[in-house]
This record gives sequence, C-alpha cells and structure tokens, in this order.
Amino acid sequence: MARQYKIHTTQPAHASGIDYAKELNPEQYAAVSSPEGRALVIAGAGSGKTRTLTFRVAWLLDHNISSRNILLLTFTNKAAREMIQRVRELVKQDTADLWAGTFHSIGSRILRKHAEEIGFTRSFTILDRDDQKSIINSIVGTMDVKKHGRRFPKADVLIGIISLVENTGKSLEEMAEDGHPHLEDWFEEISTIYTTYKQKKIDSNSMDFDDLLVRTVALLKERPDLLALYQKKFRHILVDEYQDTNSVQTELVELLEGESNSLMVVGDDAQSIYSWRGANMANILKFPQSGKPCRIYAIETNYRSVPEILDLSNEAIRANTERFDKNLRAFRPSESLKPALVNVDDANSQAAFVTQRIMEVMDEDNIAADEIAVLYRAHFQSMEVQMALTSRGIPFQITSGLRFFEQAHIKDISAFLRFVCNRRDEVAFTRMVQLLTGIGPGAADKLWLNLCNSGWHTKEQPPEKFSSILQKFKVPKKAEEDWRQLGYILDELYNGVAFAKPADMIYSVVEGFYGDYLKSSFDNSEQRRSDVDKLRDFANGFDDILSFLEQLSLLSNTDGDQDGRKDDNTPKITLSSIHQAKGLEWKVVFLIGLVEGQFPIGRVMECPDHTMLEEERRLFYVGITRARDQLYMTYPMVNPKSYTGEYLLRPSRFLGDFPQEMVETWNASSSWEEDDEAPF
DNA sequence: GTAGCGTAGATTTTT
DNA sequence: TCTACGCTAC
Repeated sequence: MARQYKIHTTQPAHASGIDYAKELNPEQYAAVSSPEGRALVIAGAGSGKTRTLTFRVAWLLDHNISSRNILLLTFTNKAAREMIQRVRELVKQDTADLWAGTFHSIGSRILRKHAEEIGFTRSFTILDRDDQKSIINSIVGTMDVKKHGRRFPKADVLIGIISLVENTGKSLEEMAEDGHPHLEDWFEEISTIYTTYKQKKIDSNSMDFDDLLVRTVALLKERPDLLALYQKKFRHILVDEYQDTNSVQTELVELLEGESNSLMVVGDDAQSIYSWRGANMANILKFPQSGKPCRIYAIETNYRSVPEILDLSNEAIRANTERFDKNLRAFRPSESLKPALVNVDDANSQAAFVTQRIMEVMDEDNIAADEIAVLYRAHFQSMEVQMALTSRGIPFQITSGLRFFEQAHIKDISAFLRFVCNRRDEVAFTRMVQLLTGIGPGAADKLWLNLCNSGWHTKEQPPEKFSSILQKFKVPKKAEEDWRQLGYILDELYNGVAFAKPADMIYSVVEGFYGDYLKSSFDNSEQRRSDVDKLRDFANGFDDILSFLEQLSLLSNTDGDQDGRKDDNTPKITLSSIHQAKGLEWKVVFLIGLVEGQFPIGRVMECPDHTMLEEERRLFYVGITRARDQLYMTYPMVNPKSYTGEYLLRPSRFLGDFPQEMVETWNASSSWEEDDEAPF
C-alpha cells in the first residue's frame, strides 16, 4: 500500500504573520492586495476605509517594500499618526522611515530641505490665517481705498480670494470672469495687494499654507533632478480622502507618481465637503480617466450603522446627480429603532431636548458620554446646547473655532520664538513689540523699518547679541524699560551661539515678561496662564525649536487635543461641526439646526447651479453616517433672535429627500411648569 | 501716537 | 458671546 505523503501548499507566511484573507472582507482584501500601478478605492462611509489603508501599508511592508519607499498622504496629522500607530501594531517593524502626513506637512518637509535653493532659509516661518490677516491689513493700510466710497473687502475675504487663486491654479482674471462679485469693483487694488502680499512673504522669509503646496510643486517642476530623486524614493504613494484634494494637491501627487510608481487613492465622492477650500470632486470622479490603466475597487459593506440609519443615508444622498452610483449594505442586524425626526420650538427648546435626551440615553441605555455627539452645520448653532449642558453639569468638549494654538496668548508667546529663529519675520516682530506698553502699531512699524535699514538681519554671521542690537534703537520713553528687558529675554532664547530648548524659551518669555503682561491685560488670566503651561508641556517633547514651531503651525485643533490640551480622562459629550466630525463615529448622534438657511446654509441658494447645494447635501450625508445606533435630527420652528427678520423657520429641504416612513416623528414641546418663562 | 473704554455688529466650514 | 472699530483723553 502506497504511503500517503502530503505536500503542504501553504503560501510562505508573511513576515508579520497577518492572515490578510481572514482579517479582511473580500472587497477590502481585493484592494489591499492590489498589484502595482494605479488603483482607485471607493470606500463608502463606515466601510473600514482606514483599516483598508493600514492593511495596505502592512501588505506592502510584507512584500519587501521598504518603509522608506512609501508615502502616505492624509487629511489631518491625527489621521496619519493613527494609521502609523496601527501599522506598527500590525507589523513588528520599524516604520520611522515612512513618510506620512498631510499634504501641507509633507510639503513643508520637502521645502525645509531645499529652502536655500528657492530663496528662503531653513527657518522660514509658516503663516497661519491670523498672520496672513495682519500682513494684508498692513498692506491695505498703506493704500487709500477709502476714498472710492464703496466698502473695500475685509482681510478675510481677500485672503479667501488669494487662497482660492493659489489652490485652483487659476489667475485673478479668470476668477473675475467666473463672476466673483468682490473682484469686479476692486480688481486693480486686489491685484496690487496680491502682488505685494507675495513679495512680503518672500521678504519676511515666510510661507502661508498655500505656499507649502504651490512652492513644492514649483520646486519639483523646476528641478528635474530633485523630482527624479523623490520619484525614486516614493515607489508607493497612498492618498486618503482623495475626494477632498484640490488641483495643486493632485498635481503634486501626479508629479511624484511619475511614469512608474504605484499610486493608490482612497476616498468617497459622497463625502466631498471642502470645495470652499479649493477641493475638486472631479479629481476622484475622473481619476480612472487619466489614460493610465487603473483598477477600481468598491468597498460597500458598512460595519458602522444599523440598517435603519444606513438606509436613511442612502436615500438622503440619492438626490445628488454628481456621484458614483453605489449602495452601502449594512453588516449589522436591524435594531428596529428608527431615526427620530424631532421638531422643537426654538433653539432653546432644542438645547433642552438634546440635553434631556442625552441624560436619558446615558441613564437608560447605559451609554457613555464619549459615545455621544451633537453635530451642526456652523458653530454658532451650538451656543444654546453649550449653555444647557453647562447648567446641567454635563461635561462636554467642543472642537470649536477658537483653536488652542491660535489663541492670542499662545500666539503672543510664539511670536518671541518665531522672531528669534527667523529675524525677517515682520509679523512676529511687530506683534511682539506691541505687547510693550507705549508701543503701538505706528511705533512698531517704524522700529521694523529702522531695523531693516540697518541691514542687521542680512548679517547671518557673526550674530550679535539681541540686547546690544536693540540698544541701538530709540523707543518711546514709556517703553524704554520694557525694551531693555526684551533684549535680555531674547538673549536667553538665543545666546549668540545656540538656541535654548523650546520649553526653556517659553519659560524665559513667561518669567521675564509675559506672565506679568497676562495678569494686567486679561480678566481670565489664570485660564490663559494654564494654557501657557500646557504649551510648555507640549514643547517639552521637542529639542529642536524649528520642528516645534513647525508643529505649532501645522497642527490643527482636532490634532491638538492629542498633544496640547489633554487635561483629564472624564468621558465627555462631543460638540462638533460636521466638517470636523468627518471620519469619526458615535453610538448616538444629534444633528441639530436642520432648517432652511442654516442647513443648507443661506448663500447656496444664490448660487445658480447645484454644485453648492449638492455639497451641502453631502455634508448632511456625512452627518447622518456618523451615527452607529441612534440618530436624532432636530429642527426648531422659530428663531426669536433672527437678525434677518426671518422669524418663522422652515425645515431643511434635506428632510424631505427620504420617505417619511423611514423616520419616527417626535414633537418635543416644553411643558410650562418646567419653563422659566411664563407664556405671557 | 497710544491706551482705554464703549458700542455696534456679526457669525460656515479649516490645512 | 466675542470682536472690531471709533472715540476721547493723555
């Protein structure tokens, strides 16, 4: 009898030991194991997009791709960090060589390396919105635009126009032709401001966010040798949230892709919500039509939401015309609990409803506070909810417009550090010296002019001590003592040879000057003081002042809570704009303020075509799909403090996009005895 | 030219 | 609620 001998046909095990076919569903597996070349992954909401991307990185590492040959582009720094973290847990391999981050941070990284070659220094400053604003305002101040009689656009508007020009690659003229109302009347002036602004950035060795993209692209285009270098490096490029890329970002990606590199883009056209920042959904819709062969993978199994919520979201987005047709299938079983459509009297009763329901859900369903979110179109809609939660003592965190790193006191302190590193940083200098009593905008400008005329900052070597430099300049009598003190502080930050450590710099500034300033200038100085201490804690993680400053300007607030302002571990309700909620999920979600004029926001109605309305609808879709188990959609019926005179509100048109039997209607009216206000 | 105070006016979304 | 601006007194 013949002997039975079995040959094991198992594949050679991956170094990581991951069984990909088992860990992933067939849709995900197909994408993860895609061969080299171009690939488009359309991953619906809650379908495990991040999981797919992290496994893709692991897969590459398992197939002998070195981590230094991978570039991972994400929408936020936080997303990049989390993905790297998960990859590291998957494969026990060093991933330090892997480049991962936002387009802006990658751009910044490349530009730092080659700054000298394009007329900047390594220590160039990154300008945030606030910095841009002061530059623009100072330019506008030198022009006389008042005499024309008509109101000249505000700095914010001007920045918006300039940014759109940079991010779309269009010229000002083209923008004007596209019917930008602000541009028509003031074309000459805006054009001058634009040119001056660009020059000012160069003079002050500074770049704004747009420069980080535009200049990177320009550098790679002008320098084929560098381009070849980076193309050789990034054999595999992965891009997350591709639906929210703008044309400059696409250009950068395609440059790096070159002829032979692999490019995988992941996204969901239904979640494209950043067109106001120049994002172009056509980038993902037309990705397969570039002429290069492209594989397309669709991931349509939703693991997040119960069918009742998922079906609603599918219906809600259907009214849009511009989209890949897809239908997400629910993995989870039905809970037979329909999403609630709640009408309330006004914003106050809306807040009362949300608060009361939150307490019930926490109590009865035993759901933790950090599993609950209140989402809205715009931050002002959350005011009443904030107050209601506060008065009931329910802890919440809000990812609001005022971001940690952009608060005045944080920016004041970083102005000192910025100036010491980049002596051409006019914004930092003028901000810093205006903190001194007796020096206002006028004196600050004059001082800067004198400094520039002395030619001091062009002398890189040997650097004189700051105190002796400052001594040469006359300041108003009132400011003389502070001025001397400023010199001493700056000497502590930079002693003529080396920079102090970031945390020590902050200490010097606070002890030497800013601590007293805080006390005398703000009524909530203790709060601000503790923010400053948090900033110092954050700085403790850095040895190098340049990378500290870079992080300071590149981290957004959603990133920041991980680093800068982690205070305690009590679970908290989340209050967030829908934009900032992208990519996140909660068991219970409240979508509030669903009325015409607020959501969709008023101005989209003026727009002749449907593109803006469709984007609002996608935003609504993103909101719905954040919910796992319970969804409450509320709409107030009156707005007593309306500025526009619209007293009666109408429910959002989006609430009519789905069959009404998909939701349960709630009438939440307040009972008088509990109300503070009498009916008369 | 600056500081301090009062009032009107405003609110989309952010790397 | 907060902020940006203009007015007034130094």
